[in-house]
Amino acid sequence: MGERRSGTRERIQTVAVELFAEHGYDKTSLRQIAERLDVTKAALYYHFNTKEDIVVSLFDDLLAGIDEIVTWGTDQPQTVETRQELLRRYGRLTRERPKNMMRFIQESKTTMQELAPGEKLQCRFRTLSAMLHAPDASLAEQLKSTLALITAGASVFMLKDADATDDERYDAGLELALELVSGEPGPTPRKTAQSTAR
Amino acid sequence: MGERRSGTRERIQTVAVELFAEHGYDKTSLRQIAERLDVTKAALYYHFNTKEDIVVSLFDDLLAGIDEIVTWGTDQPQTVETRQELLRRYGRLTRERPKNMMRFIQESKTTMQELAPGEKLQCRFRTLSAMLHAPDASLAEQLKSTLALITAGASVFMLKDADATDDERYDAGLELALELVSGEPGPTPRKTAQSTAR
DNA sequence: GTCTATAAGGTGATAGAC
DNA sequence: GTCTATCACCTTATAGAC
Repeated sequence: MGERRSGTRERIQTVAVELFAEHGYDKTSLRQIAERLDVTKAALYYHFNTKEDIVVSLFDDLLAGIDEIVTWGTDQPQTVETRQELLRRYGRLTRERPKNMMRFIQESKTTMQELAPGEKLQCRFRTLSAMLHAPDASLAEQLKSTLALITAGASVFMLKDADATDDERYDAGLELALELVSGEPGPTPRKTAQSTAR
Repeated sequence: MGERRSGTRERIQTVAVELFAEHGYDKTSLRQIAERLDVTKAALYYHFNTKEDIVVSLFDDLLAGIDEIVTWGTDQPQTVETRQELLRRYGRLTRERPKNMMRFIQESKTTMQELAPGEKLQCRFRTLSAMLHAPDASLAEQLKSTLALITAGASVFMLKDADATDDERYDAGLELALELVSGEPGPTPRKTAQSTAR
């Protein structure tokens, strides 16, 4: 909406998400961001009031996209098809973002928890995850939903040492995600885990 | 191995892993650790030479346990049963550690990557993951292996908002993990994800 | 929009007394 | 084993010139 400046703001966001994903939010200083952009720290403060504002701007973007998906899903019948479509839309959403955005989010949960919109994001993840199973679902099904969401959004870098293109990684993740919410009983593992309590 | 001091070293480790899991490694200062133990920062330096040494001591402990599992698995036939037993042993290993240890590791990958033994740990994870599928496995199977490992070790806090005991969470995770490496074709999702390349 | 200069504060770490 | 006191360093953030 109306971004016709020199584009420095966007360049800051791009560089920031790269560094955040690589070194984490805390270990990335404004000095590093500024240096990579070949400007001074002070210049960053013209575009963002605080360091936190940078990461917030990144989250807000994703947040809006997820909200849209949740809103769509709320009006749909609670079927396997709806759930699979939710995963497809979520996968597409993550794929449209800068490549390291999801990696940053997935691998920096502790950082996110302490940021206001990060908490909001995690809340949406829970909402979305809950939409992938029945309200009275078993623990196993709840777990499958959570894994499906992670897989749909993060398979690209979960398979990063595999010999494949990003598209192939993405497709493999989405396919597994769809399978996880398909509600099939699975191979019914023959009496496996008895509670090895401690 | 001969830990008959006042136990302060162990108390430091316990408190540290709690704080690291909650706020992340970087955002946890030695001051915070010292305050919760009711000692001064300087006292910590008697037990650990650096802040990094604290986290390293935690990693090393896990590392030894994983090495043991890998060694065992190397001598076994590459069957589904072996893979399931690998997951059971890995699950048991994570369960024996302080409760927040796996959460810390899972949610602070970026921190780990920059620490020497953290990198070693991630290397073992890759090794273990590779032992859960055939050398020529498809992308889908590789992804299932990775997810199985994550599920076996982290289901307890992935389901933390579910209404269940930790034992139940753990069992659900292990069961799903076993299922993921059982090699069944799954519900063969009817032509789902076509490459939505960008 | 970007700069220089600087403030204010927290950090990991060390020296040396007890 | 733990303390007080202190160090050098780096951080986020601001003020004001250009």
